[in-house]
Amino acid sequence: MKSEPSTFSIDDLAKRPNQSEPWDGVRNYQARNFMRTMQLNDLAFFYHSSCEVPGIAGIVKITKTAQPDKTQFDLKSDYYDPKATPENPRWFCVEVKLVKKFDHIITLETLRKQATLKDMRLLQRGSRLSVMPVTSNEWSIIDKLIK
DNA sequence: GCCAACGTTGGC
DNA sequence: GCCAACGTTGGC
Repeated sequence: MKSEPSTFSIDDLAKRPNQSEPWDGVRNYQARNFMRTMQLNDLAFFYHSSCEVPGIAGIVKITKTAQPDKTQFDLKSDYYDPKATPENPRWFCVEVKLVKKFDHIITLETLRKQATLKDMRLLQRGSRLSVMPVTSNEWSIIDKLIK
């Protein structure tokens, strides 16, 4: 799950009550669909994008499954969607809770150096989905990179 | 700031 | 349903 740290970083998550936060603002159908497949207690990597050192900053857990994203109904929100109604919501979000903040970012550069990760979706050319799946094999490879 | 790679929109 | 124009993402 990607976030721009200037908007919402892993440190911001750490400061939230219960270290939990709804992952709102996703406005891409594919990313939304992936979120809807997430189940309670699923784990995800928290990825920092569009920043000085892009990479994985830590691990989060899904503490609420997908429910309507409130920001789509909020006129004042950047994520407001005039085509969405409470009766017929268009966008959904899960709630995530911080599990672990890494001592060091696992950088995009490091990920790219792993030959075993070359097929990982995140690393594919033109890949820019903000929510995307990680295989269990990829997960264990990345898990071993944590220091 | 640049730009490749997408995704979305809207006229036809 | 096609596709040009436009907007967005995100690494560099």
